[in-house]
Amino acid sequence: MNQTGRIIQALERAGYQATPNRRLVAQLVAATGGHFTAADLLERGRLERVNIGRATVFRALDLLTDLRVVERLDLPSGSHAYVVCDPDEHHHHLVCSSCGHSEDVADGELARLVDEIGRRHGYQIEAHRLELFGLCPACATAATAAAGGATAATGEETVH
Amino acid sequence: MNQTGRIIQALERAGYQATPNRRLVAQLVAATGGHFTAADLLERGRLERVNIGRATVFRALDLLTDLRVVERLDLPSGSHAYVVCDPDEHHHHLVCSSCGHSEDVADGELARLVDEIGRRHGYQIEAHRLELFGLCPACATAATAAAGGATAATGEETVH
DNA sequence: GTTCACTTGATACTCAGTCTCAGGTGTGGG
DNA sequence: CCCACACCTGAGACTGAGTATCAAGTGAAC
Ligand SMILES: [Zn+2]
Ligand SMILES: [Zn+2]
Ligand SMILES: [Zn+2]
Ligand SMILES: [Zn+2]
Repeated sequence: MNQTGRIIQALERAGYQATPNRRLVAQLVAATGGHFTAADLLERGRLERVNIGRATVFRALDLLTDLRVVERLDLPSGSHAYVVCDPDEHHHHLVCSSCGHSEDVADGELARLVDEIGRRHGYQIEAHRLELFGLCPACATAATAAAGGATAATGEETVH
Repeated sequence: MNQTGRIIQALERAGYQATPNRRLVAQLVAATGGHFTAADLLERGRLERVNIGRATVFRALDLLTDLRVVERLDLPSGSHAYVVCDPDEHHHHLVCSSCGHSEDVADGELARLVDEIGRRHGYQIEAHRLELFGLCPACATAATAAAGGATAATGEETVH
């Protein structure tokens, strides 16, 4: 099943109607490469000439967030964005600071580390969030190529 | 040196004037137990009958953030808050979800873990953020006592 | 004391997100 | 099939955080 389908299924399983609007949001969400905002979805909807209210998009994203089908990130800039993710397993996100692409990262040893920190400080830890930012392989390659071109090659790809 | 002094010193070392307004913000920040917002500071300033503009508080907090004397958190609720912290060493924050008290947590093994994740995914990691939420020892004790009182004791502290 | 860069406050503005409420829609029971 | 009712939706008002602007204030340095 494709991602759109998985999102819709999650809605139905939780007892929500899979209305045309919500299907549309699911589709828009599934079509994003990386992180996105409510405004992004609205804009893309507008481009495709579909009519959907702002409040409806926010409501759908709230639902999907509750269902853990999307998650809200806090970017280094301080602004918020959503990413689509796997609802079935606790994990964190690795986000490309250039293209916005995001991938899930297994919690792995972090759980143990978090536990230990809680014990050491006497805190009863309820939740944690880990966010990682950096260049994805594609963007890193592109950046290296650009830098190399500017300093060692003909420079034909750099502004003069 | 007290915390207010340390904050002011950080400003001066970075070449900023330690104006009365900035000293006031330093004082208000240092006086907070846990996390706070710009609005909190403004409100407390107002109560103490000092006059300071909203924009000035935001500007001062931006400065202090740049100097790493305070850090912006993203609370589980999605809203932002600031915490005062140690500018000299990379670390993360452990925040009480009941009283808002916050403490610094050494990065420790996390750096290694982050490294490994980067390598595994082929990302060139530039930044990471870890935030931990839970009950501080005091609040955990209080919560336990309250629960015990409601179920096992006279119940004189619970609403009837 | 004059000067000039830095700082400030008032105010207008933007933008994300929420609220409200009247109207629409889908679903399940009869 | 149709009704009733819960659910869903859109428009638009509203909130609150943060930013932008700009004229006026202030402080350090010569
Ligand atoms: Zn990328
Ligand atoms: Zn985790
Ligand atoms: Zn506490
Ligand atoms: Zn770290």
